[in-house]
Amino acid sequence: MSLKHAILGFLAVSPMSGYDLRKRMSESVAHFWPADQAQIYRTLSQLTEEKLIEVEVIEQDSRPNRRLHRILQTGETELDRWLAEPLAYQPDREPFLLRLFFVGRIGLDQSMRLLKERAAEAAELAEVLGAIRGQIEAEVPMEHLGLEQTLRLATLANGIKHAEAEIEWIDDLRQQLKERKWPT
Amino acid sequence: MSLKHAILGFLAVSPMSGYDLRKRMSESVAHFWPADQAQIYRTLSQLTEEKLIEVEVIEQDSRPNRRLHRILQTGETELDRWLAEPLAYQPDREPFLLRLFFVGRIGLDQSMRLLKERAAEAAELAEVLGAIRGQIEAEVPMEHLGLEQTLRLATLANGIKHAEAEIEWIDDLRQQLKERKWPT
DNA sequence: TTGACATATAGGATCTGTCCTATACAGTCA
DNA sequence: TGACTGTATAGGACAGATCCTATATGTCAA
Repeated sequence: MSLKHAILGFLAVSPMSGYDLRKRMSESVAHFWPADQAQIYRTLSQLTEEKLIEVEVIEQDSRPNRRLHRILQTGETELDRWLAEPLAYQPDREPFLLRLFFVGRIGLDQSMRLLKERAAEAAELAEVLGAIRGQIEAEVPMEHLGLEQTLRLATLANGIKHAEAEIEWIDDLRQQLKERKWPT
Repeated sequence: MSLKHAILGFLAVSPMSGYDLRKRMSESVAHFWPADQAQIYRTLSQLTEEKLIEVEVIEQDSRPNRRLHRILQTGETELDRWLAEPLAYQPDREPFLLRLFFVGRIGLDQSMRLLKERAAEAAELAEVLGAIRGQIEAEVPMEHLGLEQTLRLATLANGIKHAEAEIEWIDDLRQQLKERKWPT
């Protein structure tokens, strides 16, 4: 479970409510770590039970009370332990590749369509991530970024790089498919 | 649940036992769709209940009976429906990026180490996949491949492409980190 | 004024998948 | 002889995540 550590990581930057956390995550790590709202709250409860974080209840009249979560020393220790721990490589599930593996059975046209759609999605993703990166770079000049900011920005670059790789791979493949004629 | 469809896809090629299936999958789609043995058997039972596949029990003396699973018309229909269905893009979880996002807090050296290890893993993956591709290409000349074989080979190429992209991205990032001096 | 959106939390059901274990025997290698 | 690998299946416990729902109210725009 890495959501646990993601949360510790965010709370190490500043104390937050579950709501804040959700927003922050969807703005920064959502493209490689989508987080379910219910899961965030559940994990916060769990972390509190494990005494890795603590909660300060801030009374509010008009809304449910704000529960401000703050990381404890034990939590920081656990976070740092996790960061230094060896990371086992595990392949992730790619529904698209699974489909590509079998899509030949419904014909060349459908296969081409699948590839085209995928390329369009990758292009859109690259654009969205590129826009975010552009915005950040415009706001803060690269030379002023600290190590942490640089690495965070790098996760964006990673997404862009892979999106571009996907597009190139699709272009090659489509070219290859076009150049040949198969018996339908 | 795509394991269901992966299984239908394999059974559409030829009838198999759970054991065969497991072997086939680990030889072909494991790098983008790892499958747990227990899960395969459970899914086979489920597919049988749903009348998408049928089972023929082949008696064996020395071993548990072989349960040969065969796809039914309904199963092929479902498979083709799934293949043609629009594929929603969903980001997959990347534990490595999550770690990179936070690793700055334990220092430059540890961050570099994480990147180095990742690059080594990507290089190894590229090599393994490349070897498999090389072997296939040596056995069957490209010109003789049908559409389905070409697409299957393309899933390998996809893995290689992304591994290479990962390596390039890491090289860039490490260069960037080296050129700057941060206050530790 | 009606509906959408933001703030804020949380329970229930369910789904997928992982890990561990158990069973059973044949062949092979040291 | 004993340990390991291959063939073959399957149950139990559990983790992690998703989906849906419920609650409550303020603000802002159409």
